Amino acid sequence: MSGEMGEEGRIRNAILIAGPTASGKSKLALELAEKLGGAIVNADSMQVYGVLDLLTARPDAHDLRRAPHHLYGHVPPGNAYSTGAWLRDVAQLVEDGALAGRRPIFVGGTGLYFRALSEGLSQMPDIAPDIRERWRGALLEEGAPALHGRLAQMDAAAAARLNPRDGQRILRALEVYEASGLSILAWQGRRKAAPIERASAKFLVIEPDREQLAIRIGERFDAMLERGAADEARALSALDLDPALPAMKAIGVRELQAALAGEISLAEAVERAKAATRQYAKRQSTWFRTQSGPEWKRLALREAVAIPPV
RNA sequence: GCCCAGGUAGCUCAGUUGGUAGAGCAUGCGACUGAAAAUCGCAGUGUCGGCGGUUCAAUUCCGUCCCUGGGCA
Repeated sequence: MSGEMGEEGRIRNAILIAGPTASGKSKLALELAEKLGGAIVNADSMQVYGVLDLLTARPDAHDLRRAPHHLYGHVPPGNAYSTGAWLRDVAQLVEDGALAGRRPIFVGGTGLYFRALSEGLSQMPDIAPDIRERWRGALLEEGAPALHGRLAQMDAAAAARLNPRDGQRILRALEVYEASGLSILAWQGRRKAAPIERASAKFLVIEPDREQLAIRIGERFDAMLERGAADEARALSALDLDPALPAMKAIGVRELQAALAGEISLAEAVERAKAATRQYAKRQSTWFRTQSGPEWKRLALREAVAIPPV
């Protein structure tokens, strides 16, 4: 029965493994998958994109052979993926029976994906591409405070909750309002059912010591470079994508591209990429510490965990 | 050895017509409902190169020494 939908259509006996980047999540997932007969499902917003094998520290060919892996690198970097799209992909996996007979192990570093998985995501209207593009253009031209002012005219309650400089959230509120005529707050009030059955799930979050993690981050980036991360950045450049696309924002991409273009030295690029990774890890740690509930079991770096088979 | 330009926050630098200083980045803390490796908020930091002098007061002016670049020999 493990990995199959419960009576209410929820994923049962799931194992969720969260934690900051470079904390050894993937390794833990693999060990558990081998021990328990698991199927690993990616819960990381960047590891979904193709091309970025090294820069997103995606499991390599050897790892992929040790257990079934899903939702890794399945999105072309020219596409803009989203939390909602990921949730639909998870549902599709279940529908296709990809997890049947296996313990589902969700692993990744994107807190919002775990929230969507365990608490559900509010239903939201589809946004027509032209609406989205128009507001994005407006943000670039007018700046966030101006759009915040326009949102205040249309949806004062939503505007009041947003910082006037938080362009991305202002944009979201604007497009939802225009597409549906309803405040984003109204949509957010309607919570969908969570895809997983919480009662049978195990929640694990790795909380490494920050200094130790910083060392691991540095070493890992050096290793990525040795294996050809710069070539990956070059390959992404060759696709000539819109720099605003999510895949272009993967840590290390912009830095290495700047080095390849001769704008900064490689050493400078490496330093910036490592710093950006440390900052990202801090944001992740804060999220997991403050946004996840008591059901999450907190693990130190490299702490062994025992999960009974189902 | 001489000349010139510098030595101010972890880094790059601004500044103070003399009243003990500030940006960006880094760092620390936080927020987070379909771009979340995103987006955004808050915060701290300094013997202003050393030692003397002038002055009520020197990081600022003067002297000297040290250090770093560049030039001349």
